[in-house]
Amino acid sequence: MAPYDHEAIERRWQDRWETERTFYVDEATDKPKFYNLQMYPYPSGDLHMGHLRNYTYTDLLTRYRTMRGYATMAPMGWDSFGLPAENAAIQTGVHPRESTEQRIGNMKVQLRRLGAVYDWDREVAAHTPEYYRWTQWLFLQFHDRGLAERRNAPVNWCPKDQTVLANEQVVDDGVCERCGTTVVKRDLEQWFFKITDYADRLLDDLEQLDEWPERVRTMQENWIGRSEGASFRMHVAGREDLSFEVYTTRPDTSFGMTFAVLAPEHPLVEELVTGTEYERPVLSFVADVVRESEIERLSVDKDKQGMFIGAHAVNPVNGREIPIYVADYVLMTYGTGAIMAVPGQDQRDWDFAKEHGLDIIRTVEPPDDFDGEAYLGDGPAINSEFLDGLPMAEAKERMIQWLEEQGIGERAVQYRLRDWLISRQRYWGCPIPVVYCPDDGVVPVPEDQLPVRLPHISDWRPAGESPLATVEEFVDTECPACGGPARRETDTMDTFVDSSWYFLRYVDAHNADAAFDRDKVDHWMPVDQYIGGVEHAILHLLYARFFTKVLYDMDLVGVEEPFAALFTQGMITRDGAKMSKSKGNVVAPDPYYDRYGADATRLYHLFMGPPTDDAVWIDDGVEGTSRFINRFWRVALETETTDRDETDADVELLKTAHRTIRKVTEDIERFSFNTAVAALMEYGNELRAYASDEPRTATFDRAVEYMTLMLGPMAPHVAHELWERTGHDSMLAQEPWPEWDPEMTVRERVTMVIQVDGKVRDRVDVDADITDDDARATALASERVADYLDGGEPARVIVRAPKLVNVVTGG
RNA sequence: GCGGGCGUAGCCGAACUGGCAUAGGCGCCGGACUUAGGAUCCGGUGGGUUCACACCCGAUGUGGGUUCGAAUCCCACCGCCCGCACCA
Repeated sequence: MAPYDHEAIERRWQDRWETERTFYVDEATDKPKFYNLQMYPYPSGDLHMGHLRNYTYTDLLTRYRTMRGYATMAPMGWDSFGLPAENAAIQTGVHPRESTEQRIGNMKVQLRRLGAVYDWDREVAAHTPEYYRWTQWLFLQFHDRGLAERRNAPVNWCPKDQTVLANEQVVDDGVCERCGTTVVKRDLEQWFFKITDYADRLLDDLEQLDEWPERVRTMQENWIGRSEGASFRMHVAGREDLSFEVYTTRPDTSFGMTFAVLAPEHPLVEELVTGTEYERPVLSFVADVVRESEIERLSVDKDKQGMFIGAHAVNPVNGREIPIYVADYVLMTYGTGAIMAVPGQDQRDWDFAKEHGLDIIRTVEPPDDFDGEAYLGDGPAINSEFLDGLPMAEAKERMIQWLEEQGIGERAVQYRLRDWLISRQRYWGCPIPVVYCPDDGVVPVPEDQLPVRLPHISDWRPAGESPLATVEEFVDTECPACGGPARRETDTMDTFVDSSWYFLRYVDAHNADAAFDRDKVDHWMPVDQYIGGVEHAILHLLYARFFTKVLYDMDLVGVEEPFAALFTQGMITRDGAKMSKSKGNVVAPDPYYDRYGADATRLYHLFMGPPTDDAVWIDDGVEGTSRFINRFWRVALETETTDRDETDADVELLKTAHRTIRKVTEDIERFSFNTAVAALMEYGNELRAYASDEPRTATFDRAVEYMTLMLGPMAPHVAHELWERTGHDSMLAQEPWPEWDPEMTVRERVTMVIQVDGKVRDRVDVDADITDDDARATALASERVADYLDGGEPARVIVRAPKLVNVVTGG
């Protein structure tokens, strides 16, 4: 018998799949399509075990769907723009393009060694002009539709390095990751995508995504953060010309308003204090708060700081005059930047009221046993004139109506979601295709001038502005409108823009005339299965959904949701932390490939635990899956087939095979790969037990075939090899995934459990179709039951034929 | 604070609809084959009684409840993880 030489076998099959283009999908087939997508990776260099889990799952599905007769498209590409390559360049002097392309080459080799197969004809890389040309084109489409907008916004600024920092570069307590200086906010003109225009649709359509994890949908829901209430205008007492708008989710509590609070950045603050005795202290306070880092400012534990600004506002519901404060706990970026404060029903207002000796009026009756401070629960309205006695929801409705009738305010909706700031003051990204002209202002680059190429530079050290700003031949250009001298935009786009549409490029990866062809999009979209890490549950998935909706509105794609089904796999941890290069706890796959082979390594990734859960890497785990493969190799090849008559053992073996096929198929369909592998191991044990005491028959050969096929998606090299060695043609011809025969999965005899008072006292072998009466009689006939009854009559007998009978003594 | 999840052997885990708890694997122990084994194979692996067959008992974070019957459902508590977090 040939020994199992995993190294030679794996190399041979990897060569064949590539040269025969086995998994390059044929579009001109009448097979149903299956778009199997994994989140395209950032080319970080070497793959480690933490990455392999994802690739193993995706590859399993590619192969499984192919075996099930689908035209399966499994593309691969690279999220190849981004900060790490640029930071490495700053340190090593190697150009990001060079290091990135080298890493891509490296990762392709490693994917191949895992036996992961893709349709490489569709490969895309975000940093290539062929790709980012269309990223730029999409930017222009967004711009045309008013969805890309230039606004002033604060950026993270390191005063020491004189540079803008990305959020990821602001670490711990708001300090620069390089020099440790406290980061400050600085205003810059920057580009935004108006994702908030789509907030409602992004929220509402989550409901359709019933093949997404509940958890991810909830996270997106919270992130969008829709809240409903009312907004109304409040006048400054004695100043008919001055007023401000407030937003509240609890208009029903308006009679409990005892003060109002403006955000420090609120324009009215300066206006109200100018020329008064409050001017100096208030403006000094405001300056202090604004200088604080965002992290400090938004810290919940911090005491609320604020002060009276010397003016009063009129509560429109009862005409009462209340003091106006400025305080750090009110944010200019949410709602209107001003609130009505109702300490009786809001804990933050309560804390502030206590601190400053302000009145507290309850407008909802708390329950008798309530001993907290602000009461947020439901209850009858009190101290609220026409609302008194109404429960919260009704009072809220009534007050909104009243505000609208009086023309004071209106129903209002607010979102936590903010517009997407896409400008990055960085080199290694997609240039924003815009020109600034002294005469024509902001001028988009015409489509026929795309791509705006990223110039090759050799000095990308940050120097107070985007590195591109130092490249004169890039910056100095002509205005596309008037032909006069103009300057190019020197910021690049957030890499999340690149990844918001790559799955559309895959369907038509080499189109030089369009981002993608509508017919091809219609053919392949939506993605049937998307697989990736849960760390992308919010941003990437939300942005990709947003893009798809915009493109749908532009009639460029025919679906509103890009990903029909989503699977998020857990992380691999080691020493209590996520496996990652920066944590220094990575395990390289190569020694495992060398010693056990890719198949055993893959099987262990599938087996180590529920795919959604985090899993601890255990070095010895691969031992088990390696033994399993070795044993099956021997069982499959070791003996000659005889033409002995079939026996009961053969029938039983075949039935076990069919039950295993059912279990493995169902487990794969529900992403329970660990139990699918366990079922195969169990089945392997059965095969060995059989082979050790029976000469093999045609039935046994069939049983081996089933195992080989089921291993096809999981341990593909050894499966293909055995398939060939046992005298078959290509494993992927036709639709080779085995079907189970329902009749063969039926058990004729089963073990019936007999309990006395809920404890198992006996087990009997019975016909699977035993009647309740017979089951009851069988149980009562048991000697063991008789012992426990001790001559008495059972009080009750519960029969669940054929599995169980429970005899209740009642004693 | 709000939202979501989890807790089963020495370890990873299985148990789908309330019905034999602990499948499968790792590790460990013993044995076989061997010059040798970190290869392979066989057996064992909660506790107790027993030469053995077998029998008994305990156990799913803790306490209570529902039920003939609970890892599973309900209540309270303890512990851990994830997301959001002064969002009005």
